[in-house]
Amino acid sequence: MSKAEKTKAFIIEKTAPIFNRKGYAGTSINDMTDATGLTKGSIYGNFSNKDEVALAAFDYNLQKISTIFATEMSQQDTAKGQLLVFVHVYMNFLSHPFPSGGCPILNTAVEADDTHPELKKKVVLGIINWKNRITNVIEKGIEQKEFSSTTDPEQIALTIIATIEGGVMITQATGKLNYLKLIMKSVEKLINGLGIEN
Amino acid sequence: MSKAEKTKAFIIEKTAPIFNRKGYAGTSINDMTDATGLTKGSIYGNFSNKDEVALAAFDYNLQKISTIFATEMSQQDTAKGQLLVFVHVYMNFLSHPFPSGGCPILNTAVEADDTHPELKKKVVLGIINWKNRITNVIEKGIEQKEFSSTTDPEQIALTIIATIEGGVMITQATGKLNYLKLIMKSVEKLINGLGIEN
DNA sequence: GACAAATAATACCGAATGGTATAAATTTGC
DNA sequence: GCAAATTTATACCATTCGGTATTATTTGTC
Repeated sequence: MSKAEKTKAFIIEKTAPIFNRKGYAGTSINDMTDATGLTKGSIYGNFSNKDEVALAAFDYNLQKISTIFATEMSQQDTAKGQLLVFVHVYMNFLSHPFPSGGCPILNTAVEADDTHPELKKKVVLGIINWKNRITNVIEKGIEQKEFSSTTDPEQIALTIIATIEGGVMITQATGKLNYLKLIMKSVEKLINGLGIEN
Repeated sequence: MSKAEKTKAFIIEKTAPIFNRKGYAGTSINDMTDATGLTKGSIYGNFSNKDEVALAAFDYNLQKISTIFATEMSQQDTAKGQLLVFVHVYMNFLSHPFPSGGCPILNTAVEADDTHPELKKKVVLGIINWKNRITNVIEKGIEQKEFSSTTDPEQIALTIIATIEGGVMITQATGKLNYLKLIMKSVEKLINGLGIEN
């Protein structure tokens, strides 16, 4: 890894939490120099503009949570177990290396949908990928008679994501961790209700 | 209503959609003069700073959706009917006078939680009030034997809000109205599952 | 260790930001 | 209808914004 590549990675690593917390419009070049200790010239030597940093920072934040879920899910062998990973991770997400500022998909979706087409594109991709991954797990569960065949995989996948994201928003705003726990209990019940016996 | 009061209301009415779409940090005084056709002097003659307009705009946006739900819920006499109002309103929210840019609670919560304490306070109040209103409906439903006594009112209330807000976020980002419909179907099922027969 | 190439720091740019003092125009009460 | 008070427009302020050209420093290579 060359010096430039290291610096580039360093800039992303240091600014990603700020973009996630303060948003794209709310983060200034000054914030970036403060966070990195570097000067404007050095940042613009590695990125052509603020947009490029913001996009890279989003990728970095998204990857961070994707890795958490991929790791946890790989340790489960049932479809139900894999779905419940989301419940358990968010139930005590403080003990996971979550990006500061909450879910980057949520944060970026809300800001970028009306203002930043490139970021929006990345967010949409993130949502669709997430949805497809859950859908695949559910379809596998149906095939293996773990889940009822009347289950609509896409509907359940979207509902799980929506409930999680809404729960994160509520908890982030109110500061009540218990709210997220209550909400995740409902997701748990939803997942348990997919069983063949229902 | 004096001239100043009228102008003040006019400014709020015209800028509220912009704050909801572009956020607090993303909305400039220039955006406000463009939207109103007024000059800076006239805006600062009626408000002491941008913050004051932003706070008033949030109140305006929140009131707008609160009115929608209050009106629709008053036409229902069962607890279940009142809860289902949320499902039906969001299922075809295009036919309701929703603030442009989506749910102000969602938008403002995500931006303000790390950046704007006053706005954040208003958002939290909005969420808590919403939660309490739903909780009251559910408690009434339990008293009247409409819902099972094993129902946890707060948990269900939080879950309904979370799922709705997450659904709005997903639909707003992806542009797929059908996603929101699928998600609201799940909320409908959740509400129907509260029945005493379960 | 000399030297070219890559990287970082400095100093600056025009434009846009939020905000204000003052002057002009308009309402208001009588 | 007119003066006083309120409301709006103009012109300006310092600061910050994103971005760039230039200079200084550090790298890697031989």
